[in-house]
Amino acid sequence: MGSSAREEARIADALRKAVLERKLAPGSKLPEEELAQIFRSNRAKIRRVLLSLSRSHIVTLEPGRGAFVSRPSPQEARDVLASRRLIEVSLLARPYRKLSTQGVTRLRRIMAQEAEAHEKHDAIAMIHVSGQFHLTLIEELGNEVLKSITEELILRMSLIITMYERHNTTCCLSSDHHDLLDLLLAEKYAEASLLMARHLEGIESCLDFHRDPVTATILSQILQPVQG
Amino acid sequence: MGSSAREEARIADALRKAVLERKLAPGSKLPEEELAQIFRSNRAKIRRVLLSLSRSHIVTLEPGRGAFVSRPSPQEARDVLASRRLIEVSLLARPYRKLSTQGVTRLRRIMAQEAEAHEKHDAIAMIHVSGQFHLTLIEELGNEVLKSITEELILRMSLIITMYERHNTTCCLSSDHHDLLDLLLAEKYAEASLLMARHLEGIESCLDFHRDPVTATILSQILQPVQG
DNA sequence: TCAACCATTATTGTTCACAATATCAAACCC
DNA sequence: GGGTTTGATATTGTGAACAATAATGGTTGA
Repeated sequence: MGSSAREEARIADALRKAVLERKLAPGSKLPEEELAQIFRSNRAKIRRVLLSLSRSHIVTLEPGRGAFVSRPSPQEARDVLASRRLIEVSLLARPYRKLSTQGVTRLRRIMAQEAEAHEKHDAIAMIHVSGQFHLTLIEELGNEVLKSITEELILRMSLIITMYERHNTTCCLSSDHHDLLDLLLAEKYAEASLLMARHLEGIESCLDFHRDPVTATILSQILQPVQG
Repeated sequence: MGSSAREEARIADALRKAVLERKLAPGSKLPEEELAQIFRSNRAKIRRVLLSLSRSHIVTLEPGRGAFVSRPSPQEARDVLASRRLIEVSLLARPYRKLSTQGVTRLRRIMAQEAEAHEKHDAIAMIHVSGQFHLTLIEELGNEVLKSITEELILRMSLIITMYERHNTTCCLSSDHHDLLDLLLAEKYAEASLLMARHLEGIESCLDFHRDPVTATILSQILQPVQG
């Protein structure tokens, strides 16, 4: 049964996906037994997955009480934001290498998907695809380690946005991505870096840390459609 | 038994410490039963610790074969190095805030310990204290998230240095730390950033990725003195 | 009516035994 | 003699039962 790692990865991915898509609200309880049923698995595996996710700050384990979707504090939120800005802005200012032609192709394809999602008003797809754009950029200009670090930060940002997003605002400007690619192709890195800074600041300005923290904890029934 | 988390933290710290001090060579096998005996614990807890450490790339879990101290590839090594450089150099160039007076105090104290360790030719203390200097700097000028990211990168670098260190070289120049603090106090961030870049490049230049990879895997008996 | 207390229930934490798998060594065949 | 197979041994993986703990709801008393 060497596929157990595969099964755990599947469960972890499903949970991560649910967080990314903001289906799992911060604070939601994640009962082991219930998750085991949902994923047709057993408690032991669920337990490993939860431990794993807790190491990436997606889940918080409270001894004796169980696992909960993390509720990042305003301070943690600011730190995650700032860290992501540091990494992405600095990398664009002095990328490790130029964009490869295949990289450009991948970025263009992602941008096309972005346009399509925008067209259909598919907010969930927008989130996914927008994240993919940033990650591909880092992978192209940076390296795997930075990519996995940023991957985690993006996931944490998803929780942050769910908790602190100001009402009646849209956070992601896909037009920026277009301009970003143009600047990179022209090798205008200083300008690209500046645009990225503004882009991420734009997200930050959508947050309100004084918001009423009554983010209702959604029952994990939400998860059932994720995995039959 | 709410102290189980505490016990696991203790074990994980001991293992991390052993890696940091280069007592545990990359590739060493970490048998669950043996670790359980060494730490007067049981397999279940050891297992959790190993899973946890594997998430921070210190340990590699091979399904069906067990846990091993990770052997970072040359590519991974380069990526870790580059990532750390990106974070620390960029942060010094544009720190989030100025050094606090207590921060300066802490840094000076660390530097004193560094001098002392240098005096005594205590290589292990040097490693610890040097790491503490960098982490404190990040904590002061940056934030907690960046600190924990860097903490992990430093640990990975410990493995990298063990594997790829060129013979007959010393990797860490503590004199740089002194100059660094002076520049920061003078708020000459551009110069401080440059010095940090050179400092980290200095470490990199001590590495030889073509070295014979015969890093012997030390038996984990090494660990016994760590925890009676 | 409210608060504190206690019993009940549900959930998490731990342990153990067993199954599956890999490792090692000796025997075997080519 | 070298390489392969096969069996014995050790280690990891899995599942289930049990213990410990926290949440729940109802009762009692002021």
